[in-house]
Amino acid sequence: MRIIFMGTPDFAVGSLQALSECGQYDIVGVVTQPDRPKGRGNKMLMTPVKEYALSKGYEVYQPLKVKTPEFVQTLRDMQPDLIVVAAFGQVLSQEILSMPKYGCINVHASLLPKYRGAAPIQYAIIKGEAESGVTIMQMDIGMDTGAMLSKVVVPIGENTTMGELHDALREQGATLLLETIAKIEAGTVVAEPQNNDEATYATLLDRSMERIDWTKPAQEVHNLIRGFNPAPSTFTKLPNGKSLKIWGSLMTAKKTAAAPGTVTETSKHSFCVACGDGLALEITEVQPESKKRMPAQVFINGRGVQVGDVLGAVSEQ
RNA sequence: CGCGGGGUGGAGCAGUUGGUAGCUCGUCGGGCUCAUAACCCGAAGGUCGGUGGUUCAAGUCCGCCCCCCGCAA
Repeated sequence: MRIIFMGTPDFAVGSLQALSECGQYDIVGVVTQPDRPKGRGNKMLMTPVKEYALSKGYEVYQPLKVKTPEFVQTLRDMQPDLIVVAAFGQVLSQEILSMPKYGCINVHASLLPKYRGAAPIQYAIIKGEAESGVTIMQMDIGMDTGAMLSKVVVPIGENTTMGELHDALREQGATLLLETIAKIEAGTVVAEPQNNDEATYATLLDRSMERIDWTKPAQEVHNLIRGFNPAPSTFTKLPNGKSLKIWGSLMTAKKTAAAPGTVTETSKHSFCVACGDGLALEITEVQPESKKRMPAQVFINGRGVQVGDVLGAVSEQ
């Protein structure tokens, strides 16, 4: 079977790697987002998918838009039987969707129809879900609206982070992809339409979401912290106006009357911050500006914070 | 040449107008205690990222280099 793979971030590499290593398919092309200047110094960085594809010697294509007539022709010339899409970042046109014999399938990191869209992994945790998973669907013209071909469920623990869930879904999704393609080839796959009434959307993450709002309930703050770890990460403001990334937290049963954002106690291992619902959230790992991430206890050894400090205040600096 | 912040005993930090280095934690030894991650006493451990220079004297001033990080994209 001739397969074109389209994907961009590390999550997609899991699927591409599975296709590559199973050795049963002819990967005739890999399509990924164009290199963009990134990071300090604005150096050009290639996408994780490109990096992997190059290491395997695959043909890599990086169109600004896959929908242009020129690129559609390029795809057509590759004569794909199937196009596999995983976190690609571009929308396909009907022309492309109907090109391969088996159409286009998408590896999506949620249990559809919940969390359609760009950031399903983060949202599942931010919303406090007890489980998520991967759904593979037959793509149609809508945003993650295609009929579902297969699913795998992955539990989310109390303190599961986005990174942990991501890695689990990446592996499970890759396995599921191989199983699903096998069924497609065998003609035994069953397409189940999504119930649009149950659909929810994981919209693009907004920068402003990264700033912790201590007036929210402790559970919500905790979900945000773990849902954004390790990317894009959350932060709050120290009394001196500098920002402090919050990498880890734990729920506690400690009640407090202190104003939201107030440091209610510092202990040997961590410190606690008052949240909007009167519960104190224990902060276990942080990262000051210019520093590497460190356990909260280590942070306290140095400058740290003291009981009574108020975090998150909007300061002028 | 996008903006900016850092590199000081194992870790996190302080170090004033330049005069051979302090704090918290950890480590080791001892003590207290039914016990302890708690407390008390004591000890070990640093060529202050590298390099060149200014100076009687530099962690502290100047030049260059290496490494790390935040922001913006």
